[in-house]
Amino acid sequence: MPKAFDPQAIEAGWYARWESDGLFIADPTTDKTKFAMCFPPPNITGELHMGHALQTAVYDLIARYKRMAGYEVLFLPGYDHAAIATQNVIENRLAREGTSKEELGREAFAARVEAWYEQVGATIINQLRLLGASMDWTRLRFTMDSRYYRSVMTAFVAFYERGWIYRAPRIVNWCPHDRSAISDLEVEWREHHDTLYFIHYPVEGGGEVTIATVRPETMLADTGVAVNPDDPRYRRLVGKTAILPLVGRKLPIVADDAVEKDFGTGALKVTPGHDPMDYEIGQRHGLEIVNGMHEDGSMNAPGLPYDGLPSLEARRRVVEDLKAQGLLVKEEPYTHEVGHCDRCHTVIEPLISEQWWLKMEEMRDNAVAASEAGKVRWHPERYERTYLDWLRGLRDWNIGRQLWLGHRVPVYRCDNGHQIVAVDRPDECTECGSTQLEQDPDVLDTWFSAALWPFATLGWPDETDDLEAFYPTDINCTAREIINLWVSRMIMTGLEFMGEAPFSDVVIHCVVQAADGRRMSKSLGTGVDPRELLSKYGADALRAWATSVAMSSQDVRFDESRVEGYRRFANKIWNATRLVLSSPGTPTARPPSFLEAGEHLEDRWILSRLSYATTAITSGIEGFSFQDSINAAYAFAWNEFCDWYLEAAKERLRAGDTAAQDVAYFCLDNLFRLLHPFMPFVTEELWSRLPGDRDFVMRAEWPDLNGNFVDPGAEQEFRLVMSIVEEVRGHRQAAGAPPRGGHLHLDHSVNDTIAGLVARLASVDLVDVLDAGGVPLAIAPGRVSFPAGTGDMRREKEQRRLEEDLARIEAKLANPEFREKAPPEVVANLEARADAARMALERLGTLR
RNA sequence: GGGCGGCUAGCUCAGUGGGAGAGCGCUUGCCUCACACGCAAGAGGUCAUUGGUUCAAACCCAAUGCCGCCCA
Repeated sequence: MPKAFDPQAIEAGWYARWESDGLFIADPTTDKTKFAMCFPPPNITGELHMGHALQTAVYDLIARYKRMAGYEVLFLPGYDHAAIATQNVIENRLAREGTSKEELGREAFAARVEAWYEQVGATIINQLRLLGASMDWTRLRFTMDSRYYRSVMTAFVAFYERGWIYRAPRIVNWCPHDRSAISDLEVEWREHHDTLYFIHYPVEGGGEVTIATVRPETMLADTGVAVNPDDPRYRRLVGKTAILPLVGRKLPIVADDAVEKDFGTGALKVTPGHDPMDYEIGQRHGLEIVNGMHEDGSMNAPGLPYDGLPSLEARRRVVEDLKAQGLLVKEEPYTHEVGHCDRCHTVIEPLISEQWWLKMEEMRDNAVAASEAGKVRWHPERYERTYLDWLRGLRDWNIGRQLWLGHRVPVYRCDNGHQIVAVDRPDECTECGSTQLEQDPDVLDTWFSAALWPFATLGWPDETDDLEAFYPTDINCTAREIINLWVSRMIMTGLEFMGEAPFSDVVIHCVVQAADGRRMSKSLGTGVDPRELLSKYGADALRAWATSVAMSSQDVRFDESRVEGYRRFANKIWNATRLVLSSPGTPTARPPSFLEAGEHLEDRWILSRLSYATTAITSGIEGFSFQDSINAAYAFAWNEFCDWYLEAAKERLRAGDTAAQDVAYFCLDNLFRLLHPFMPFVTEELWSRLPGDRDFVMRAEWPDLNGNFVDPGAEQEFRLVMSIVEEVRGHRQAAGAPPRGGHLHLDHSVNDTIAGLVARLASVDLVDVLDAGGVPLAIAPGRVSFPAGTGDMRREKEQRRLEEDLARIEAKLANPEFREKAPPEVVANLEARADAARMALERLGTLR
């Protein structure tokens, strides 16, 4: 067995063996209880990042744990076409090649997209494998594969037949770069430093009204002026008509509650074609709608010199012309939030556009009710409110996108103007038989297809075995920014089409930030490539770190040294195993329940600790606080098993003592099972090296010791051993004495077992009588001496610490209110501590 | 503008009312036949600030400051 653990040497081999033995494949026909998770499909935009690594580690730990705990587990992988994001990535590539999708045409562009899918899809799958994800690759799904496509079409038609899908013009968030509408959730707000312009609008019959705006160029599409009805400054103007400068259009002056009196001048230019609030005001007062902008973001002002100008250029010209006419009153610096496309970062323009809408009312109400009825549990709980607040304010969903990539809307029109909505493309018009059919050019919002993920992946709308066996699934784990985009929509469609919420538990993991607290992002240069970490530290270390931080209450800054720490941990258990395996003889590796209990204190102690660790690790996973599990496993393995048990039992192991071997192997066997979900590779490797006939730890049973080895007496005695050893070592160090040697005298009240263990672990010789010059121990009646000195420095310090401690405790105990009101066990505990401190001081011979 | 989270050791983070913790880093001593990816011993903290509740507050409440996120 090599001296150091080398992740690279074993990872690929084990993954291949798990896979070839079919360990990832779920069987829908077994009698076992089913447990299913559909992995959130990564966007097919490129490489996986740290967020994916963390998410995968969490999912996979749950999958592996549940398998070991006896469930039939389906862990279904896939990836998402991410229409707008992928189109942007491919378009950027085309731009670098000096071409564009328009130049290529739809067909050639589609071919590029196909090639991209193949290449990036393979990359994603490969990276998930490197992480050790135990996914059922036989069920791999892609949102654009033909079966999934059909599910999406079926859902569209079903909604349409319910009368929930309609087409209507509305103000939408328009991305001039993508030339598509996007949803509110895809708009990213950023602070802009702009100018607030104050402009005179002349009023018919004399006078003027001054409005304030940061977008003067949009005045070309103004169709009214609005003031607050309670604003005395403007009361006399209501009902009159203003004249739009530069254009000459007549603008009714209306009174509307929506106008803020305190903003600007209190008079608002109303541009119903370019602002959602103005649109509402326009609707209420019957104002005309002028669409002032083309789809590319340039101005639409027929007959005017600004027509076709980009908006910033138009703004410059408009401001210039207003100045020339003396209508520009003043300019002020102004800071406000401006929406950008979260994919291409272009400034979003509100635009009147005809779009496909999905009515959300009924689905929204059902989703709220399901959550309130506890059908979906959130971890941490507070995220339920995030979800409910968003749902309650939910309006109809714009499901159409004007992209070249995605699921085409299944709506066809014949040359006689009839409209057909069908899952499969019809050959002829159902009304007039015409064969001249044209499909609607829009595609569906990516989240429309993603919303169907938990059942479309299982075969819906077909009634498949998988759907029957594995729906509803159990857990969905994601980052909080996805709650509204995806989780809520899955819940809504799941309830609608399947009659049940798609999962019972939603787990929200934290976000990994760069070490300096900034967002991890490739463009900022702050990203960390998980593959680099995999090659430096191994998948187990990366996973252990990821699971240890995943449920942090706030986002975590990436700290590479912690990943490195888990690599050391892997090396530590590797070497512990090496030590135990070097024990001579033919180990029986039988469970130590057959041991004559009590023969060896260290055996009883470590089994008791193992029992506690097992409970802690299990309840950590069950309670979604994975850091508790990994911490418990780490502390048991390193600080108890390696640091104390192996040191105490080393000589017995070297001598081939079968009881020690049984205990050591039992601890390792259980430890590897308990750690397997967190560190699958190293545990599989080490487990396979243990004696006995072994299959895979991956399908070993999850440990449940039922508290069988819990032994408070052994714990107490061994704790005393550790304390005395630590005190002796402390004195040794303070005395500057060599690492071994020295004399220890312990009073006869300390039993021989304890004394023997202490002598061995502290490397001192027990003596019946100690020559002068020794120092008394505080923790037990005894004295220790070293050839090189006495360690009195330490004794003084220890004394000071005890005295301070005792003084603090006595002060509390002296308070009659404390004795009266505090629970008796708290009082008793403090009294015991005071006694212990007094006794220790007495042993030091310094009790005052 | 509304909401949420955070502020604990030099760094990254645990800690849900009664003895301040881990990993890394730092200091000192050790290549002790599992491991120097190691062993041992240490140093290091008015738990953001102020006020309140309580016999008792890192923890509960209120306010303030700073950092971050979500939504409008």
